[in-house]
Amino acid sequence: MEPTIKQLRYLLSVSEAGSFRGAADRLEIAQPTLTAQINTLENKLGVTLLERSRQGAQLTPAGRSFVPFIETILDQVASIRRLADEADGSLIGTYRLGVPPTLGPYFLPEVVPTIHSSFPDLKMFVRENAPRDLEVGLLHGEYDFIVTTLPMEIPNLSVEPLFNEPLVLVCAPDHAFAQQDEVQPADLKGESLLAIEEKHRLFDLMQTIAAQFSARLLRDYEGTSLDTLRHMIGTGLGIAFLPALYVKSEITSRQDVKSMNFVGPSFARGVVLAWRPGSRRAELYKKIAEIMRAVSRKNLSGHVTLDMQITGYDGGRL
Amino acid sequence: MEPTIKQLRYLLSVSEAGSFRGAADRLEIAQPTLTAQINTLENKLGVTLLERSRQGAQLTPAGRSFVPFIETILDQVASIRRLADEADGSLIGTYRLGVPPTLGPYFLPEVVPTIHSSFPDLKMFVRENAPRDLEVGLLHGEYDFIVTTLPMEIPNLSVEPLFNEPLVLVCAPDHAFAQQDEVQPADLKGESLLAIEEKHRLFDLMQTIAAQFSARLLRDYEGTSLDTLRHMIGTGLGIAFLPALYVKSEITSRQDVKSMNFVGPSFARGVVLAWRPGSRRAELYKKIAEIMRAVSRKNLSGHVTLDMQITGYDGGRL
DNA sequence: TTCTATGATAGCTAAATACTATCACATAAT
DNA sequence: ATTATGTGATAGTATTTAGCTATCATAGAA
Repeated sequence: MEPTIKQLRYLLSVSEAGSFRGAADRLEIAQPTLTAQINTLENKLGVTLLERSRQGAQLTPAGRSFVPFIETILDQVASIRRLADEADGSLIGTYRLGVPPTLGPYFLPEVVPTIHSSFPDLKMFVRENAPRDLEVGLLHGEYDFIVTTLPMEIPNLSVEPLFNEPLVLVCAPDHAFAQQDEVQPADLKGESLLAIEEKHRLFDLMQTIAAQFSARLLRDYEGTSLDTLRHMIGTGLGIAFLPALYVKSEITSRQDVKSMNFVGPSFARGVVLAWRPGSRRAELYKKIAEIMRAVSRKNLSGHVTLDMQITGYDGGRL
Repeated sequence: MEPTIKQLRYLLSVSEAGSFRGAADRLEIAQPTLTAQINTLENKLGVTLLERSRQGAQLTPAGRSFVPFIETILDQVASIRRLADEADGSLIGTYRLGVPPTLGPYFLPEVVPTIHSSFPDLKMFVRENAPRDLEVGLLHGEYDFIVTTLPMEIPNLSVEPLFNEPLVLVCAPDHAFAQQDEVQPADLKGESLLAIEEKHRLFDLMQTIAAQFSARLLRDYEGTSLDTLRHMIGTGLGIAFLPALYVKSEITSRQDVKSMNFVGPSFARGVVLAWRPGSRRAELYKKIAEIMRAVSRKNLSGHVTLDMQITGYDGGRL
């Protein structure tokens, strides 16, 4: 029992034309059709909207009250039509990208300019979250695609591999390690090892490293962010293995912390681009992943490796 | 090929419910109906609006772009519904009243308060125009009802008589007439008689008076308004017969012009309320006319007379 | 008096909207 | 591994709506 857009348009057309026949001509419908539709609209609203005479028709005072609403509706409908027309062959809408805070700020600035060059019309809205929250959010429609780390917890998402990002040993300048050219695995035994909060998947890797080399994982001093970890390292609370892109961006140029050449097995986290299997934009996301790999290969080859293959959501486990 | 309000409402409902079945339940329609309507909407716009999966559905980035427009449309539709509901049994809308500038400002202030007491919900928008333009405009829908003077030029309008408004002789204080207690018709012979612009029906009456008493109608000094006439009278350019309500309002309390007791035949213009015969508000206008007569009888009886009967658009010719 | 223009009504058809029944598929529960 | 449950989609059908033509009643113009 609500009006239709056609009925509203018909009413305004009668008002403008000054008669049913004149309006019917403009609308390219038969005059009895117009009469019927206006009558139906008046019945739906329970208000007489037009005053009819042999000289034609015009809006009643009540009818005029509806005009601003009707004009707004028709204007918004025209906007929808225009937007739909513009959408043809273009990337309409704002795409929501989720990234881990331990990676996004140190990686996206490297690749976003190239993505924008390739897709000038693409609008992205970036939001950070822990990897498992990213994956759950992707599933629930909070993101359109995400950069996340392996191993993923949500199965059956579509995945494109990006790179492996090693972890780099970092200590204070006055730490014993800092006077050495390199650090041996045996050197880690008994060392205090700092780690990020447990909700970050990176924590798992840091815990694995601590266990493997019998270092003491300090649980009372978990960093809420990589920067917080850096500050704690600098004050001599302990040492830590930090992601290579973070080290490149925030450690290398500093005096209060030092990255070390750890001579031992390499630990790295796999980084992938993921989206929902049902997404109609799979090709777009694949292309974005290609760009991310290409830029990483060109600009970040000393910091990440790109030789991994993904065969399932468990893929990439080191 | 444009969207319907129902389809737009269906789309938002799926977005909010997170699934077709959930939305169908809320909308109280069958799920296949919803699926079909969304598919039709997507075909009309040529844009994929929803991403479907077994976990449910959510808007695509493109789909999200349409949401502000759709929300505005649905909000305006709700406003139309509310306005329609409020219209039940009330005087919805703004009624446009047309009045002659030689009468409206001196008459409406007398009656509008009483009209508002009787119809608190009535909104009137008053606009001035020359009588023949008022009548043409009424026919063309520019006014809903008008106060106009006789004789009317447009036939077959619905008319309610208000009153007869005499013309009163006015001259400068230093005019010879001002020293007399009364002015005889013979005194007018050869006198310079000022008149308002020809487009006002009042001009016709002023011309008739000049002819009947052999006064000289000054055509080079036509006043564009009654106030302009008053100024010219005050500077001694000539004398004039002015409407009684104007004289009451603007002459009686002044020192620079004087109204005279003209001992001769009375000249008056008939004043009526008119509206289109097809108007659905005839009863309202009749009641307004009754109020205007009652207020005139009570407050203006020394200035206008109310004994006239209208039998046609020529009625009231004196 | 006749012609022309107005809005309204009647009867009919095509298109749109809505239904039920059922399908294919994927995930959860057993 | 099997069964149950939930998802969106399809097929066939019924109902409603929108549109048509033909014609009406009425009023004003010619």
